[in-house]
Amino acid sequence: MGRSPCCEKEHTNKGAWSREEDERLISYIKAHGEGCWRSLPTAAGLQRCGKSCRLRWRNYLRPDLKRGKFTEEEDELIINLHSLLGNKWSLIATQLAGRTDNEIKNYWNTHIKRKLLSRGIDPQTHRTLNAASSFTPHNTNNFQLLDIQGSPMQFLPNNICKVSPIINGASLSEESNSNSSSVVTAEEHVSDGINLELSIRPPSFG
DNA sequence: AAGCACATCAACCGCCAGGCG
DNA sequence: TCGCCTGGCGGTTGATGTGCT
Repeated sequence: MGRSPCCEKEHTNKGAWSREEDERLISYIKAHGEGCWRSLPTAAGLQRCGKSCRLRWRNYLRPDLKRGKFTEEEDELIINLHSLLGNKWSLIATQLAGRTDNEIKNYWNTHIKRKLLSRGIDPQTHRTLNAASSFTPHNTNNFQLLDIQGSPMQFLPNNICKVSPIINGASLSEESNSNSSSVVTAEEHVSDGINLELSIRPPSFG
């Protein structure tokens, strides 16, 4: 007795999506919105499971996707965010407008890992390979911690704070929509084994 | 030109968390 | 409170493309 399948596998297509399938999915979502992914394939006349439809839409068909090569700034942003968040690809993706978690994950595994290794940096720990004990986060000066209103550094209840990366001196959250912020907890960092010895300190009140 | 190795990335799988009855 | 259902996530796979010999 295993898990119940997410859909009737014997009646669903797998593998690459055809142009016709893409068009069906796009036109359905344009007309009805995303709604319930489980029932969407039947309603849209697709022989795919809901998960597959969701993935296809989120990663490739959404109109707001950027596609194309990652810029050097995006590279550095991903590295910085990864040093803070670890393999939280969906969180990282919220900071890169038009990029998907899957795209960033692939890019990390194929490009950035090698890039960091060539710099002598361990991609997982972000520590220098020959001096594992000395943690030196990348470009810490490119980050500031903002509260939910965007004010510099204010700890919230339960040690929650908002991490907002900065590119060329401008907060990214100014350029992107309200979904661009991410919330992380100090506890999450510790559980991920990420050293929190960043230049982060609560503001001195009074 | 053919064969091989490596790189890339779309898609799948299984697990988990949250919502809801 | 419990169990089911669904959406979402991260890890992994495999098909395809590209470069090298």
